[in-house]
Amino acid sequence: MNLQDSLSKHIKEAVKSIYNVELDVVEFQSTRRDFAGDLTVVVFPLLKLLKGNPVTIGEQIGTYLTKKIDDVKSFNVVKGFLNIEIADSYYLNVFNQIKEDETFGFESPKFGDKAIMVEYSSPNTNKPLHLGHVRNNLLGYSVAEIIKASGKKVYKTQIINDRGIHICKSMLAWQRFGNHETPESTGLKGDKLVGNYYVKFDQEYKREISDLISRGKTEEEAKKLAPIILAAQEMLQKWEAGDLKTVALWEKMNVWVYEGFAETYKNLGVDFDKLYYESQTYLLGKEFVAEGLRTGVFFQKEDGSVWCDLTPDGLDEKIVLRSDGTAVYMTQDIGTAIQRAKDFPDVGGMVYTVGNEQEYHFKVLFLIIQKLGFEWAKYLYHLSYGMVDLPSGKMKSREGTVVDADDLIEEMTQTAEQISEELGKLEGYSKSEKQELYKIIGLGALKYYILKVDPRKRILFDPKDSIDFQGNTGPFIQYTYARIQSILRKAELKEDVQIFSEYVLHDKEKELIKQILLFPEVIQNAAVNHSPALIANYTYDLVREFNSFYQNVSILGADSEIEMTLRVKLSKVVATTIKNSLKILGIDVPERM
RNA sequence: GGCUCCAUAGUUCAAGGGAUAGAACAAGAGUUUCCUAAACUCUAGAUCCAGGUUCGAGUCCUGGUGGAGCUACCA
Repeated sequence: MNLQDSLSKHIKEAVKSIYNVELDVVEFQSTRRDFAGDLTVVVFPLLKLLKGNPVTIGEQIGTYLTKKIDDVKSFNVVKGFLNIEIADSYYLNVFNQIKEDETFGFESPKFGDKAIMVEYSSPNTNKPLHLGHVRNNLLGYSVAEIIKASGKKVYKTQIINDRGIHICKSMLAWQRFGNHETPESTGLKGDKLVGNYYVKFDQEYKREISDLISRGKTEEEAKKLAPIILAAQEMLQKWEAGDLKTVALWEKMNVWVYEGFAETYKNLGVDFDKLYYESQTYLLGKEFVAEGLRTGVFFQKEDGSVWCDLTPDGLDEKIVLRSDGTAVYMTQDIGTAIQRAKDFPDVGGMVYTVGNEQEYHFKVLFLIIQKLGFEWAKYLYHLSYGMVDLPSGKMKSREGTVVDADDLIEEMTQTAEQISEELGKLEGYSKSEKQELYKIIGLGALKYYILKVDPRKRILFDPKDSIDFQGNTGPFIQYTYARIQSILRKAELKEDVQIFSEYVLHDKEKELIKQILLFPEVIQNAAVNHSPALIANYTYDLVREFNSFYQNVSILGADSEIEMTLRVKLSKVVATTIKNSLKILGIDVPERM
């Protein structure tokens, strides 16, 4: 039984014996730094059940605990706060247990047999990935890893939006203006090449529109009548009809794009267990609409379109099938979700990493799936995140005002190099070793910068000065890890000294142990809240704690053998925790920097 | 118009209804015979406004103000 459970049990006993009242739960929080003690019980909530003065109650419980539990050294009551001080021997014992555990806190025992499917990325295939995708990828990947660490099986997936008018636009522009360029002939990444033609399409489209307007059409008419958009629509129809030439072109260009994406994913360090393609799923869902129509979940209007009435749930009516019988976005999403549940029978919940502009869509989707009677519908979650803004305003891919993912990664790597060079670190390393390190640092900065922010909030991303290598940043944390590695290289520990029960902990040592012991709970919290930011910020706290420890106490030159052993081991556990923590954020850690 | 989200030091971020709202950057002042100074220590600085619920509100509720998003037989 762990200490909190034991405390909780005894507090209940105390209250039972003194007041004859049964308590359901007792909640603890760690004691604020400026007060003596380790764990705090807030007495105020108990006042509803027990009549009396909070200070007296606190003192009675405290006295009882001190008598019954050896690990409780003493207590104090400030106003309604019962601060419990835990004996050093308790921390030393726990530390002894975890000090060789490479996965402490980050590998919960598996519970339940239900897996979670996490969808993220899901790009369109007509243009390269940009900064918005980067946030999506980092969040999705990290949340998947967090859920995994919390003890659940996870499938990472994405649906690649490989069909539709957008890719036809690129295809058409390539046919018209492309002179049969290929990634090989141009040296461009495939997704970049295809993206360029998407921009070219839009330029041509705009030119035709203004042309038509100058000849007397309204803007609305012009948008519909421009020859190039008509051609794109025709191409889409050909694709849907299975026209061989069109499909061949589509396949050729998609392959280019996939190769480009693969490179970006590799650089970002994200991966997937299962891919879905919209071209294979866009027809799904209709059968469930038909089914829902029979069971009364949906209704049909006179023109033949099918709707779901969500007004009883405070939402609107939502279309699920067009009057011509074709599917809409919602239809596909219903079909795809159900397909996934079929493909992976152990999946008991799904997480969709999609921008917050689609909140309404997912609210409706989840509600409809619930109405269709799937029991896993309760465990659908929209991991919604805010936009990434630039100082110059909103990103628009058509206008080319985006930050390209590959360029960004490259830029970050170069910034890392520049700063490292200025500091004159890394003398005597080979060029490739240095390059590797710059990438770890640059990407660490980027990933940490994005993940430390609450997903719901918008990020204002200034590529120039928003990335800092000091303070609450990835490189700061990486640096701390590297320094600990240096200690470990230099430490010459004799035999493992299995002490420690007589040892009196230094304040800084105790704080560090307390920080480390928090992590199992942090992981569980982060998994429940789908929040990498929680982990990032706790890790940063640990690092600051360590840095202060490092500067203020001597490690290798400690006063006694036992002190040094403890401090070196403690450093090692901190390093392990940092490494595990960054790992689930998708951030690598350098041995030296 | 309706609905949803956001608002905390000059700036970027924290704070499971709990104690004196934490950090970092920027500003100012210190610390290198010693384990990596990309560090540490100290100083100054904030909850958009008005009500309410509560022993206790940055957090919950109501109403404002400001910003963003959604409100398609597009995806």
